[in-house]
Amino acid sequence: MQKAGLNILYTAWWLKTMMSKELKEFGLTHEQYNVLRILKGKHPEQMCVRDIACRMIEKNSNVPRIIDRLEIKKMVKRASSSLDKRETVITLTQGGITILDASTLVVNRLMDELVLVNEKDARELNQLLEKIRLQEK
Amino acid sequence: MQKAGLNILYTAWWLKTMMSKELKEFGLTHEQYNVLRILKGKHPEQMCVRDIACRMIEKNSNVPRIIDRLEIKKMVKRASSSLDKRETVITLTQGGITILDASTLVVNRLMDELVLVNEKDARELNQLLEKIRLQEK
DNA sequence: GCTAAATAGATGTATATACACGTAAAATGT
DNA sequence: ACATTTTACGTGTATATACATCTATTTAGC
Repeated sequence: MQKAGLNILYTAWWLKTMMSKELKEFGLTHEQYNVLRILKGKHPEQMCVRDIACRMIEKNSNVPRIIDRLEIKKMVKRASSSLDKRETVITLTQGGITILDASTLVVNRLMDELVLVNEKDARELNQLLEKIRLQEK
Repeated sequence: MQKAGLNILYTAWWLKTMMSKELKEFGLTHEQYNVLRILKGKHPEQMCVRDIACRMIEKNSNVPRIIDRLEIKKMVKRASSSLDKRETVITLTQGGITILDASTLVVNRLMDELVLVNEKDARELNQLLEKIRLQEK
């Protein structure tokens, strides 16, 4: 059914919009928030740009430029790697962690409120979505 | 479950990317294609910008600028309404219809291939997604 | 009828997406 | 060791998103 495709697109837009509204309060965009969360996952280890990029939901995001903006806001730091001079390693700053933690509370609460449904429904939904993406070629 | 939220976002990104790849062959972006489809729905009647905007999936799309690009490619025509001089009415051109029909064939085939699953699964998926969006406030 | 408010759409700005390309460093083949 | 290829990242461009603002109308209040 075509309707299912539209439904997925529309629900995703809606989720993203709701999240962005909450994040605005913290001066973050959706994608900036994603980068911070990815960095937090490895913290206090550093990550190179490529590692961040391949963990993004939107695989074509231009990570260097998202990092530009996070750097201006002093939420992350850039340094070139000594092991491989091509790499730029990124570290969360304390300020970044503080903002991230505060915004994560709000975002998680929102997600739980929205994508509520019960455990069984969630499992079913995940199965269906994964079944669709199995078509991946 | 948070996972369900991420799953929806990721699946939507994936669907959009697959569609965009097909549309590129016709020189269309995803959103330009959406505008053409909306216009086709009323054709040969005209539509004003506002009517198009409220039918878009991504509600914050900047429709006048998407129309700018379609106009350059001569797929639509702009004219100011005589009833309400504030309104700009948009019409599909024959060229627009030709491109749209050709691309729709390809897109529909893709959608059927991807969002395959069977009728029952599709109905279930739609129900779950709509259940989520019921949270809409 | 005239002023105030609302509406339609164009336009400007910051950020993001999609993708091409450039540069420097690293890895590989011989 | 040197030339070729690959990789990591930055940068440029076109388009889109999100949102604010401007202009020209139209509508509503009085």
